Amino acid sequence: MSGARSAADHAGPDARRRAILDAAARRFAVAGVELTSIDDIARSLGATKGKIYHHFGSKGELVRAIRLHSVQLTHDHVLPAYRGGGDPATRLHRMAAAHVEVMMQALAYHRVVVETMRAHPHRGATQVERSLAAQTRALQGTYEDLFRDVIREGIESGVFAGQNLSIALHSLMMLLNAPVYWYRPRLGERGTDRDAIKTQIAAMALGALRAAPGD
Amino acid sequence: MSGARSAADHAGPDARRRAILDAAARRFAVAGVELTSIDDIARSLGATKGKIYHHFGSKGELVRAIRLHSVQLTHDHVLPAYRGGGDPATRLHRMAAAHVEVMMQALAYHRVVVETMRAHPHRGATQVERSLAAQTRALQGTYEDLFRDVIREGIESGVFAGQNLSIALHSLMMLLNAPVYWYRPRLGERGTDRDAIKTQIAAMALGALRAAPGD
Amino acid sequence: MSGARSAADHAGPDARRRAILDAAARRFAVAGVELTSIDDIARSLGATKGKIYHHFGSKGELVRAIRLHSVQLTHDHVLPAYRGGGDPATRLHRMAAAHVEVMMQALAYHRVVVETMRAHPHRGATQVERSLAAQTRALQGTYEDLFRDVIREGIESGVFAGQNLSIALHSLMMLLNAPVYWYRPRLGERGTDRDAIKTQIAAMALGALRAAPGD
Amino acid sequence: MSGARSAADHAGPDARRRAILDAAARRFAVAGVELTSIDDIARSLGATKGKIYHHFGSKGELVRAIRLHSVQLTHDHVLPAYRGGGDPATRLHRMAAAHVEVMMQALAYHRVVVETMRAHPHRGATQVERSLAAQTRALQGTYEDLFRDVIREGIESGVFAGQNLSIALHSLMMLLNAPVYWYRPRLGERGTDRDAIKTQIAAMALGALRAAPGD
DNA sequence: AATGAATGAGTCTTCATTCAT
DNA sequence: GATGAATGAAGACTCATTCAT
Repeated sequence: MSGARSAADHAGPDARRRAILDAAARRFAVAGVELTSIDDIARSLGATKGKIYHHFGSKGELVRAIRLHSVQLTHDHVLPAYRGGGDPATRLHRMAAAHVEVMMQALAYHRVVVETMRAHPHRGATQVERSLAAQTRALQGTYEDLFRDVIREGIESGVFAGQNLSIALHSLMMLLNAPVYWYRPRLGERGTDRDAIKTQIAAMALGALRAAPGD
Repeated sequence: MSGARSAADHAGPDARRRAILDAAARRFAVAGVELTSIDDIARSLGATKGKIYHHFGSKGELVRAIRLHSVQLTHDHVLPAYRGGGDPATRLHRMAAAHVEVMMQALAYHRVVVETMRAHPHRGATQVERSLAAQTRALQGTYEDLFRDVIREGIESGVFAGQNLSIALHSLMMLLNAPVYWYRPRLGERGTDRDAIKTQIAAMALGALRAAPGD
Repeated sequence: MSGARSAADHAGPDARRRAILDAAARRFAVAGVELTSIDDIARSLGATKGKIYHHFGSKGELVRAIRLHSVQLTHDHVLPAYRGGGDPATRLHRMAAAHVEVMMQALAYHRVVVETMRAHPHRGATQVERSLAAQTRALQGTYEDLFRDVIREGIESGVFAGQNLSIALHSLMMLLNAPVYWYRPRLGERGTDRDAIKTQIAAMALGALRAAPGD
Repeated sequence: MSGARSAADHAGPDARRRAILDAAARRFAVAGVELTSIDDIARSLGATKGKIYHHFGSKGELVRAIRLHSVQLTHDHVLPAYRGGGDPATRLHRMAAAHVEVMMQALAYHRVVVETMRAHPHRGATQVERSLAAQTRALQGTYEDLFRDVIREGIESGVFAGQNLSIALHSLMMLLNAPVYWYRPRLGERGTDRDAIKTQIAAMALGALRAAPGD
């Protein structure tokens, strides 16, 4: 195992960083961030922790890089649906489906995100860590604004029920994130199962927004 | 500091256990389970570690007792709405509102639950810990069955859209749990804000179940 | 203190392990296993806990490694006398002398053995600990069989008195181990004192086996 | 179990002290002194530790009281054989047999003695503990002198081989203590087994002393 | 670029002991 | 006499991090 070199080792520093990030996300997702040691990650890479510290300054940096990557993936995957035309309901349906889809695609990364949603001591974070966190926060804001926009537009046009925008947004995001908590890909499956999941959840999302509080 | 005795100290061992559990839940909710040391909890009680270990065998036992308490609270609070009459939509609306309500009431306890949703190594758990976990699992199952029942009934009677029951249940629970992640009581507020939140989320829940996947 | 490196540090990992084992045996022998903390051992090495834990997984592993080493030393030192020819009395005399000799040579290791003769909870032992214990048990069995063989042969040939073999073996081992309890090398001495001790005890061992119970 | 009161509770403080001492010796013998907590002992008495601390000032006092009791028992049991007439060989045989006998009778107490043979930090001992230790040391000295006397007499009269008295005494005591390490009473047995053991070991003791070092 | 060794701060946990009742 | 509660010191162990090679 040690001595063997994976494809990533021949593909430059970026690919190496990415391989480390993948391994870390996987371990974090399985065992939890706190219970995963740098040694665990190194072992799952067939290497020692020196390798990891060569590319990432700290465990916190690893976590924050995973978070940023998760948000980037999600944003990039959903943006086309936002930009595509159509009425608010149609756009939101497409965005929701895309969100659910990417949740299932990069499950490990998103698991880390939901696990580390709280608990971010700014104190003690390095410069790099703060920078990553700031980028993540900014992009996360941008991302949520996509949904906020469409919801607002839908409310204004009467497609969605009049309601508190903040509560609606929070609830929607949680509904769309739900698969991160329970979805576990089966060995045989790939396409159909995921399609059914994303279709149903997108429909539920639409239904949730259409309902009036005083219903 | 020592020598001072709080009200709980005069009310028997159960009240003392409960006071410890409350303090632990509060600290865990604020800083995260892993980042909270037993000493932190003791300090917030104006006592020392020993007091806690006198009543709970381990940190894991504390966490599991909090989880069980959370599920019990929730179950007890929602059961009347399940038992009350009405068509499936009405009952589910009441159940959802009750669930959201109890989330906000015992916020700290539920925060611990969602944080520790994963990562429960059966290995290394003590007998007491396993017993608490088993009770929690059982009651959690019973609780979810309440919702499952009503959803199924609603689907059969045509009030809810035909859909995958499991996905619907998972999504619904996540939607109802959402406030645990973002709700933070403001000092002035109490009644109206919470009412608005639970009403809106309950409405969204209903809307989500009414929507057909092929919509 | 840090920065200084002893000879062992230049001689590879085995020598380093051995240096730690020596230090541990010495501390254990002086103060007792339970009263010796890992920090004590580290301090006597001019290092910190971490060094020890880098090479040994736990305190129990340290103890068991010392036990195994002790038995190996003893077995290796006595085996030639067993294999050498002669009548049972002669062989047993040589074996006894060799045993007493090695007791005094590696006093610290053997002290640990006699102290930890009992009290080995299998429960809670790590895999490595169990493996070390199993090896020790096996080698200890092999070792005692050397004596058992010679005693039996001696009884059969009439050189030794007819007696219960098990009691005889137990008693003999205890007699030969006795110096571990009371022997304490004096600074000036080396050769003659030890010779006298081993000669006298070997003679007593022979005498003990020759005596008939009904004498 | 709790609430029940044993016979000892009705028989005055001495009997109560003795019951505690018995329980402590038993627990210490089974699990080792360090691994036995005061709570363990209390539990085996069907009481709580308050009871123990009512009668003994500390755990160390408990251990030292057990040691003293062990030596007293042994001394009292062997003294008649010392005082009884006969040639040195006869007396020593009787003394040895008596010693082995009492070892098996009060096994738990003697186990504690051999376990705590070392490791007696004078520092930190209370007044009572030091007093108990001093009495034990004195009585132990007196006791060993009984054997020393007889051995010397035997050597002078030519019954025993000329040899180093100190080595002989040490070795003899160890030989006679051996059953403490390995003897474990079987449920059915009592008389015959023990008789065989004490007879054989006494014979071996005699044989050991008769043998000349230059043999 | 990567490794093995070492550090040291931080945590859980145990348990002898004290004390109010 | 005895109990339950609480204390606090001590110790094993983990693990992120640093560093020489």
